[in-house]
Amino acid sequence: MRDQQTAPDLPQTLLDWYDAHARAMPWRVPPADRRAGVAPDPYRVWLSEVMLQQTTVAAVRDYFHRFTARWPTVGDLAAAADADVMGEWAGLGYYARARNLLKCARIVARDHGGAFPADHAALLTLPGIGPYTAAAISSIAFDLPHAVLDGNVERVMARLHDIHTPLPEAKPHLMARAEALTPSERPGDYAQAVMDLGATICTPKSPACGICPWRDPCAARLAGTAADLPRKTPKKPKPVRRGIVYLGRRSDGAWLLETRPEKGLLGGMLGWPGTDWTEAGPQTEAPPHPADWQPHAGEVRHTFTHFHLILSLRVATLPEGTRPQRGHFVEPDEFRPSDLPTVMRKAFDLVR
DNA sequence: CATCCGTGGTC
DNA sequence: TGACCAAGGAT
Repeated sequence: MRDQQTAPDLPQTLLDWYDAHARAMPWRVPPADRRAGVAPDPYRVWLSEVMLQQTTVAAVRDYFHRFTARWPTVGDLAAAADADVMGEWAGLGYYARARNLLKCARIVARDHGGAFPADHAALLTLPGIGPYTAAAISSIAFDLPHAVLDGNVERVMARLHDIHTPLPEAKPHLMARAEALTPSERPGDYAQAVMDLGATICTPKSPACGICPWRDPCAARLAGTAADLPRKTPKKPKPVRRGIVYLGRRSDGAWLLETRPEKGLLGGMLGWPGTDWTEAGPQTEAPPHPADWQPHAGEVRHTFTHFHLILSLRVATLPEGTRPQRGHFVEPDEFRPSDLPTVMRKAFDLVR
């Protein structure tokens, strides 16, 4: 027992809070189990972190269960067919993540004996693993003292130190603060604790400062600026683009779809053939095959990261034996609407 | 450093 | 209802 009580340091205060409040997640080893010696599975840590990039825990949960049930190890995933992985990822967004996920799994299986390297620099070289994810795997899976800097930590650091410099300019400064706080003891639990704090207490709007474990040392709370931080440089407005998609159905029920190019929007995903999507709108029709294409009442409205989209629809029935000029037919028993990215699924839902 | 890249929930 | 926001990475 200490004979003189001193104020606990910040990391320890947060770890104590995490021991009592860590939320259960399918990919997480609870702090009690972890302290008892249970090690996380690096494959599950990696998979969850890639899925969680710019994506909420609620959205990821079911996808994580389906992926780990279907591909229990990185070797299983490495051996999967591209179309199966893209289809399983459909709806989660940012499809470059799925392409890089597969590339990464195959590199780990082929060059690393099926084991993720316990090395931050080596992780950084893998596809789809950037500064955040390399630090997350290093700390959470291997308990190496690397600082994670995601949107949560940026917000927590900006408030804790009352930093008013706007993002992204403030990012290096926030990273330096995050690194200075990262402890050598339990860095994995600490990393998850800071992110939990940002997700549940130090939230973007109406932060729950009253129950925050860092309430006393928080400079922004003292200054009354917490809810206004972090500052961000304003974003550009989103233009509206328009296009046409063609939903062709063969008389036996097969749908005419195409696999989109690897690079660019919805890269590698299944979709309806159509025109380019431009602000000027389509100047001419672009059917994938000659047919009696009929306009469909109603339009698809969808918002991507950097533009709004309004899609007009055309529908037609194609005779059996059609050799499409563009795309390929997907047999009725092989067609799963859930394999489509959301904008394409919206078009299907409107027409079926 | 700026741009591109999805989606669903929230207020 | 529309803008913001989420455990970012690649180019």
